[in-house]
Amino acid sequence: MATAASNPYGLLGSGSLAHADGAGMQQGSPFRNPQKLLQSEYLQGVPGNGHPLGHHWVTSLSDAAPWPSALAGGPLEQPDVKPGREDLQLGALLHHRSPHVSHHSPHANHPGAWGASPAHGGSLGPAGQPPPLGVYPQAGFAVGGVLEHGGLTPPPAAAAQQPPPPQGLHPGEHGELGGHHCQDHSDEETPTSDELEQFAKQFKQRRIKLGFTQADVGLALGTLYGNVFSQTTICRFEALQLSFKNMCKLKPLLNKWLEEADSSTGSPTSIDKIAAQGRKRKKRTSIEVSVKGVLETHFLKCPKPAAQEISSLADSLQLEKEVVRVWFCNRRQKEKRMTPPGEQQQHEVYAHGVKTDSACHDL
DNA sequence: ATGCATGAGCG
DNA sequence: GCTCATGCATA
Repeated sequence: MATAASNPYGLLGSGSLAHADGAGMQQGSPFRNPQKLLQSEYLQGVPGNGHPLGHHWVTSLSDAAPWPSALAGGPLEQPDVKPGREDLQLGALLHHRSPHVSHHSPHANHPGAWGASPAHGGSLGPAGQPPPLGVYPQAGFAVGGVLEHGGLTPPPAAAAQQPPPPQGLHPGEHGELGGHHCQDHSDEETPTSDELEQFAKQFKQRRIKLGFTQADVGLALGTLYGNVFSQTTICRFEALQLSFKNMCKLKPLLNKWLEEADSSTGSPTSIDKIAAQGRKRKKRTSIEVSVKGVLETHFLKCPKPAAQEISSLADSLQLEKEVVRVWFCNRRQKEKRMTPPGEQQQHEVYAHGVKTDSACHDL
């Protein structure tokens, strides 16, 4: 057929690569922020023990994740660049893209997703921050009670703040009264959320100006650096809809691409389409709005229902259990993303009720 | 741009 | 089982 649009799994291989070396370890507790993961990566490279940094802005968190903002170690993950392919960079870079370079819209963007506005002083105060963030579920959760619900940990109170992402923790905030370090490099070290946001914005504009589509970029990355990404991922990157860690991982790649792209404007093009075969994927289930509403309601009450609850829910909604389970997983993931869907504007955001992480039962 | 899905790694 | 990264398929 003419659908030259689906060739999935062949590329998956490369995609997985990123995984392999990028996301080694992840979960530990349901609430570690994405940032924490970053730390994990650091740990990997720190044989001995890990606390590469000794600078905790957060008093004494048990193991608060120090934000990378200024961390420096920088072993940021390196995409495995395969030597040998660097030759084709130029060619690969310029695929054939649509010649329609329209205007770029400098429209605003998201207001405050994560680190958008640093001007304040604390990250998120468990009680004192009605942040306009309007967008930070994560923080709400973490602080809400998930972290320390019990009583075993004498919560350092504010310390509870997991490093909310990038929200506002700039390195310069805590201990940096007079001297601040320069963490402004946009291409090395762990970027701050603010930098990421800016980069994403800039990236998008340039990409558009150069006439590339998100898909073009994704493909180019694969050709150039060995890691193919889909339009979806590029899109999410631009929209800051990835986890902080993920953003950090992709940034260098995209940055390189950007450099190549605008330094070689007007070069030859070489198209290389890789075709893959297919494997079958479950047909996407379309959940009715009304049903979604029900799920939403449940999610608010209990974002992490037990298997049995999922079952009964699925049963009452007449959905497969797996579908419901996945729905919750995706829902949780969405909540974790920095740019929550919906209100990106300053809204009144209250933390969700305090709920014990594993104690939601309401049936 | 986003919803539902897959799969790897961890517990 | 979950989280997390990622993407096909779709609105």
